[in-house]
Amino acid sequence: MRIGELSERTGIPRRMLRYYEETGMLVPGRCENGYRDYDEQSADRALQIRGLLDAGMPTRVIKQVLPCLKQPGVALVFDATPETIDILERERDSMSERIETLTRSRDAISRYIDTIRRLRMRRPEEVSSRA
Amino acid sequence: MRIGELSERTGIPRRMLRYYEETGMLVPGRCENGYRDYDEQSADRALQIRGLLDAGMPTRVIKQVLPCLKQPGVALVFDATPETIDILERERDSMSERIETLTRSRDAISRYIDTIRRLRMRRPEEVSSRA
DNA sequence: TCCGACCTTCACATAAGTGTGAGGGTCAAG
DNA sequence: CTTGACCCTCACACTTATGTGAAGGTCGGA
Repeated sequence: MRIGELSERTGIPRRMLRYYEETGMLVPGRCENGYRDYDEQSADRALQIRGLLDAGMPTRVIKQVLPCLKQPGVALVFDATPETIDILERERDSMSERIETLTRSRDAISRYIDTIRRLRMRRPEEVSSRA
Repeated sequence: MRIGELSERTGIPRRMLRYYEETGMLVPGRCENGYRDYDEQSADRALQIRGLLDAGMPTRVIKQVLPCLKQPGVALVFDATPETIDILERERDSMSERIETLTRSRDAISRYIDTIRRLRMRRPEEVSSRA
């Protein structure tokens, strides 16, 4: 498929898809006329990239990490040098930290929202109620 | 405590602590002579900010979200307009998405590492073993 | 008193991710 | 053959989070 369709399917702007190619994260094939030609998997892959970027992971790291994420057929293990494994382990750990931080904060927000909700139900007159 | 001590305790550069103030995320008191004066809680708060920034949350949002995170005494509920709650809910949901994406990716990386490890143990001769 | 280790503000610089648009090619449908 | 909807590359601009350094104030100890 061409870039426009992928963009529509994923909601990711064309500009960004080109950027993903520029950084080597998602490199499509090319048609005769020079148009980018994305395969079916590209949609998943693009969304994965989007999610990781949103989670603060830099493109450089995403490029390192992406090969692990296309699970079907781990035939690509051959290029795993000890350093690569080190990098992956460090990245896994830093991701765990992020997950913990995010989870703690999210849960705190949830509790906060619940508290407000409960207060509002019990003493509506004390709360701005122009909902 | 002054900025230097907070910086040492948290590992966050002075420059960034000043930036946190500039953006309203962490505003210290001031001594007579103009020096910033941070209280004890500031260390936790600064680390929280750091974690959320690393997780890709923009300062604008962190500022919104931080009040929920100092749990002891939810006496600050008064300034929670319906819009604020909306924002918080959206933020909570987007954090959940991030957590899911990160978790999926991290688990995939873990599996990948495990696979490599297992292969290396069983057929050491096929693997570059200059460890 | 003066030095060194702090602190201040201001400002310029950079990298990453993203927006926007110019100038131009491709191609199918009218 | 022209028009419209795609696509291309290139390039400039913006924001956010950061680094770095200049010019100068504060203050405790030799």
